[in-house]
Amino acid sequence: MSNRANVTARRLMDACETLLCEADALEELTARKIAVQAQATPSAIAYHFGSQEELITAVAERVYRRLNAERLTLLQKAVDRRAPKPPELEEVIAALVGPSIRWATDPNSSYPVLAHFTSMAHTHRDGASHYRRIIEDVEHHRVFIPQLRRIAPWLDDVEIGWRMNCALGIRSQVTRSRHRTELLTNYGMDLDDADLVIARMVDVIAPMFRRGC
Amino acid sequence: MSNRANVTARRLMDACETLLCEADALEELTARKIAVQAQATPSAIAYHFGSQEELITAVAERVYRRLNAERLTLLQKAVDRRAPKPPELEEVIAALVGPSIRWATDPNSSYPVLAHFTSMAHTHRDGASHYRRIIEDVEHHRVFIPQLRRIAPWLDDVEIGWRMNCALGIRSQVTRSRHRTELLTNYGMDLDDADLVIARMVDVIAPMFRRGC
DNA sequence: TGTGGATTTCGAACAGCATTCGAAATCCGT
DNA sequence: ACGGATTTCGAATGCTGTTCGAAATCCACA
Repeated sequence: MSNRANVTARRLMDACETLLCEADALEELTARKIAVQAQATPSAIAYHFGSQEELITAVAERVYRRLNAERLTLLQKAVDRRAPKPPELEEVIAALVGPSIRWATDPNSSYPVLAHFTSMAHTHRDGASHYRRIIEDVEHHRVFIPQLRRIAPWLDDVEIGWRMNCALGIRSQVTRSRHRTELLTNYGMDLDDADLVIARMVDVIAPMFRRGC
Repeated sequence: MSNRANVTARRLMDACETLLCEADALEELTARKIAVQAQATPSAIAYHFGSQEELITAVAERVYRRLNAERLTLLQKAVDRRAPKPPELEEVIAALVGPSIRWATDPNSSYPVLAHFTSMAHTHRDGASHYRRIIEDVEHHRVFIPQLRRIAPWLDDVEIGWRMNCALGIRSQVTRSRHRTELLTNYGMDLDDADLVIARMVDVIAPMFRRGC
């Protein structure tokens, strides 16, 4: 693999990411449009990635890694701040949901890539299920479990995991069903105010990990 | 519109529903397959529904109505049981999430239709957004709000709506991200046991509507 | 600096898709 | 039994992602 290959592959990924961010729906993204934007031909996609699907997967993985890193950094900060005591529950939850909320409200972020990617995984069937591995990537979420156990030692791993799963559900509801959220709250919350939304989410999620609820 | 038209249109809808339930991914569903299954031609879809998209939308709406009816029946029962006192919080929540959970675990239900439909709404762009109206259908969820307000009168409509939105997020997480749920709980919960899952969800959601949490 | 093999790019061709449209067939009130 | 409206059909259209062999480019080595 020479130098030229790398630059084309990256150009294709950049073009794909840009178009994914601009697109309202996945069907707007065609191999030919990606190729034009990247100053290449559709064949280049097949050559470098095997298929358009795998190109999108690669792009999503790249974006996903950035988001994960942000989450883990926040978690680490929360842990360090109180070490050796357990971290603040509120901070851990904010680390879990904050980056997604912030990305989703930031018009310049690449969050649409992830939104489109998850929907692609549901429409396109892939036996090997490349993306299942990414969408349902639970590995990097696991690091939250031991910290939450320190905070709520009376809950076992299953209980912690179940509550985290619920928290993730709330997270994706707010990020992916924005309009529904607006309607249900009667437009009474400013969903563009990320900090406010995060605080509200913490209000709801934190009690799950407190005693006596 | 004669009699023949009705039977063909319904045959197309039935075929579409059947195939949607059997399909693992939306891309497996083609206009030709629907036509064959319904003993018709692809043109019939365009004639009766305008497009394949609108056919799927019609089918989804039909299924969605059945699910909604089930929800509302359960809510009514919960209300009647305690009338004129406010209904039991647990029963209201079970009415909100129960039917979806039960459908999602029942292999003979038409739940896959709804799963595929929501993903279609994200991939296909439609200016008029026929399906937004269905997916984000919040109207029939609104009837839960006054009941929840009776149970938690110290919460205003915005607070109630926000918590309901969170509950819906948990609901769709469990129904749509089954594998992720399995992984996070370390396979420690029997997700095929609908009643158990519903009870666990009530455990998590109910405190949102209780004082002092 | 020139050459040969590997790497990368390209463009034409292919199969599949949803949809369109005019003609044929069918229905149904008269 | 007729005739207008409704419904069905089949071929054609333009789009899609992908394939493939040939052309072009690169790069190590002489």
